[in-house]
Amino acid sequence: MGACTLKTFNGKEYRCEIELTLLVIGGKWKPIILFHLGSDGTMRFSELRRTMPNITQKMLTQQLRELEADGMVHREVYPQVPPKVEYSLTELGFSIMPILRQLCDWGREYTQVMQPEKEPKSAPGEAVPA
Amino acid sequence: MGACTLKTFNGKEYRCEIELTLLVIGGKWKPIILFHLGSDGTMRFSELRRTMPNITQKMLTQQLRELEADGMVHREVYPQVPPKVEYSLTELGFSIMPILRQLCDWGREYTQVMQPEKEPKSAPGEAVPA
DNA sequence: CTGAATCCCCGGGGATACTG
DNA sequence: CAGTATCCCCGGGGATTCAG
Repeated sequence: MGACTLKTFNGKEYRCEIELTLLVIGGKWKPIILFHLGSDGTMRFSELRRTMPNITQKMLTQQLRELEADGMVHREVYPQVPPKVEYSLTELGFSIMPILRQLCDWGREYTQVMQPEKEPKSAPGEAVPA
Repeated sequence: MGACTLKTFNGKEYRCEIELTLLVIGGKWKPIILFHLGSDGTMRFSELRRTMPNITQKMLTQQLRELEADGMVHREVYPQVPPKVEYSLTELGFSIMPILRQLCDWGREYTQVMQPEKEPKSAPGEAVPA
C-alpha cells in the first residue's frame, strides 16, 4: 500500500524500511564484512583483507567507515607503530546477524531447489517429489 | 573461514551464499517489487508502476524479467487487446517474504535505536534505558 | 496497456602509487 | 600496517521514443 512515501533518516532517503536497511547493510561488500566479523569476532584490517582476497583496500576501508558511521562496527585504534586497528561488531551489528544467516541459508536452499528442474514447483523448505 | 571460494550457479558467480541470495533478490528494486507482490498478491504491470511511482517502466520490466528467470515471480500473459499481464510470486518467491519482513522490521527499529543518541549502546530488540 | 529499443549520464568501484 | 590520494573504466539505471 501507500506506505512508501519519501522519508529521510540520517541523510539517507528511503521509501520503505527495507530500503533503509539495504542502505545500511546492503551493497556488494557490507553483508560479507558483517558476516565475517560476526562469525570470527574481532579482526585486524589485514585479517579482513586476507579473508576477502578480492576486495581492494580502498573499498574495504570505505565500507568499514560507512559501517562505523552507521553504528554497525566498532573501530579500535592502537596508537603504536606499526599501526594496529581492530574491527568488531557493535550490538547493533550483531543484531543483523540472524538475518544474514537466513540470507545464507536461503541461498544454499535456492541452489538445491533450482538444481533439479528449471520449473520451480516447490520453495526452499518444501519436500521435492521423487 | 575459507568458505568463500569462487562458485558458480546458473551463470551467477559468488563466494558466499549470501552473495548468491543478493544476486537473486538484491539491488535497488527487487526487494520492493517482491515485497509488494507478496503483500498485495497478483498485480498487473500498471498496478506495480502506480505502487512504485519512482521506477521507470524499463527498470520495472527488466527487474521483473530477471525475477522471473530466477524463479521468483510468475508472469501470466492474457492474449487479448489491449494487453494484460499479471505478476505474482511463485512458491520460491513467497519463501523470501519472511526475510523481507525482517529486513523491514530491522530498519524500523534501527531508526528507533539510532534516534536518541549517535552512540549505539543497544541493538534493536533490546530495551533502551530511560 | 505492455514493452522493446536507444541514447546517455553519473558514480560505484577497480588499479595503482604514495604516506605516517 | 593501515590507510590516503588519483585516475579512470564500465555498466546500472534514467529519459525518451517507437511498436504490437
